[in-house]
Amino acid sequence: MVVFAGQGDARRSMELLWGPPVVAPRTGPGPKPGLSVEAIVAAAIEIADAEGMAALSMRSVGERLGRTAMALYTYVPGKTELVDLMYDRTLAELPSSYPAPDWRAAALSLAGALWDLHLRHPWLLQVSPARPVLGPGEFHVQETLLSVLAETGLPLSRVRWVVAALFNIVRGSVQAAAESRQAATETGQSEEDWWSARSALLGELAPDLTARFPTVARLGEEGAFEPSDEPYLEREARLSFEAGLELLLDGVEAAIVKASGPR
Amino acid sequence: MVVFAGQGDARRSMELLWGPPVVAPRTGPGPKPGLSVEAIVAAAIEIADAEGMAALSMRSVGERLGRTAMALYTYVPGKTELVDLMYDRTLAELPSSYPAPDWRAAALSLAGALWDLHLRHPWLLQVSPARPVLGPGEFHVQETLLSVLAETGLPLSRVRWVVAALFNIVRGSVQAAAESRQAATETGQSEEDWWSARSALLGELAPDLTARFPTVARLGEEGAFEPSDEPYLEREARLSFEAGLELLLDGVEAAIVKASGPR
DNA sequence: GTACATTACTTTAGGGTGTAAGGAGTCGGC
DNA sequence: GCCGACTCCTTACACCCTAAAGTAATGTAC
Repeated sequence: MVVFAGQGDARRSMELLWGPPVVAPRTGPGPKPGLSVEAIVAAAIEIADAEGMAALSMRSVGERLGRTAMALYTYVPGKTELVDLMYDRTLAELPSSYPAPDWRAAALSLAGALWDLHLRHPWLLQVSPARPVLGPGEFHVQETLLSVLAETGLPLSRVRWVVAALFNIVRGSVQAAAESRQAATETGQSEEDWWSARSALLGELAPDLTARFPTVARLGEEGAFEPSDEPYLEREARLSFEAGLELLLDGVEAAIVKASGPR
Repeated sequence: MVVFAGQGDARRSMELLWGPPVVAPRTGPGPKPGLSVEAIVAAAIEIADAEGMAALSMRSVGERLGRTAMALYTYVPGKTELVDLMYDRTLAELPSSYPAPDWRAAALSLAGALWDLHLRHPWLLQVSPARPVLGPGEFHVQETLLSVLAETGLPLSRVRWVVAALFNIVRGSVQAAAESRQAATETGQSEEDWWSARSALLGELAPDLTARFPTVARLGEEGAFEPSDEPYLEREARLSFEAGLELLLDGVEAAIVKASGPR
């Protein structure tokens, strides 16, 4: 279900995101509203956090609030808009200040916060960041990322690309960690079991693996499978995050040196 | 619908991915199979390419092949497995050789090919890369990425992180481009119209925008909105891709210098 | 104090989805 | 010629989003 908001809904959508201009306490005939947009969004986020995006339906949200699914349509135009609201409200959780001795430490700390945010709300990764929601939360994240990385002294027109790359690296690497957790809690099967079963199958069904993919095989022999308390895939994801980030920041440093002239 | 393959299906799933050990021409009673796994996967890919992942249903695939939805279940255990097959078969499209004067040129060319692949099959981005499918296509991509970047001379245990970061940057940036295309073809509304409508709404509903998000606002004033033939968001995405990649590769170069000792 | 407009919420219904169960029809081997 | 295996279909169920219409509650106006 990929829906692109049409012209007509755009206004309503934006009003919900940015809140009513005045919080008028609604006077007039009719029963008092028993729900609110915020309550609905909060309930939806709770469901998605606890049971994943697959369990999020208008019915499940309504049920959690003691209503039917259709009751929600009084407050929210449809599920698409509800998800947009969930996304934007959640992004607003990101702290905005990252005091640190230098830009690099601040960037690391910010990236870590972004990572944590996504692990807390793994369903964020299933909401596409490409269709811009243009809500306050999204602006807040952009503002924070931009202002922290503006400390590099690079022109803003270049900082924006750094921001984009950092965002992509965080999202990409945290995805593995998030799904690893979800899979573990949902299937109950330990990751080690899963992995050993799979590699047994691989060895049986694709005996020429090392010949066809020598470099992958070499990597498998070399470094992998050191025991650790942390779940394997999750550790893998975290390491990938840290290493990718360091590489990127090294690239930024190189750009700074190049920009300030070859001394 | 996020389903994690259980223990029982794992074998069947892997057999489909890696193909039958022998391509026995099936002797025995019963009608000749009118379909095949490959035909089903191909039809599914065509639908996803043309109409997006939302249009992909067992019914639609069956219809394209002149069958009902249930007929597919003779060949494929379920939709989850079908999507896994689509994903893996599509990844196998990636060319495997990238002759170039140096590793950097090869990496750029490879990343470009990966970008093109995703743009040709935008639904790839809706298939999570976190749950490893462990099919030949996935191994092929890993092998190609690893072997191209092994040219840097860095130890394989570090190259793997470069691979991961590069993959994330490509996927993250191509997502915007892909959705921009899809939105344009689906809604018929030009991107400019969409954008101007939205910014009008923004100005009306959030008049304090520049005060609340000064850095974003400064960026908006500075560089944006240069006219171009290419659609705005798509160009944006491509630039973000190229810039992010350059940053990353600069980081890799720095790592090489550091590893080879400070001369 | 009563009629009415307005609103919250429910029920009903329609068109989608994935897939379990069981019934045709078709073919190879005996 | 028939049996058993196999493909494919019909039916059915449980879920999904949401349009439309009905019901109950509330405040305002006369």
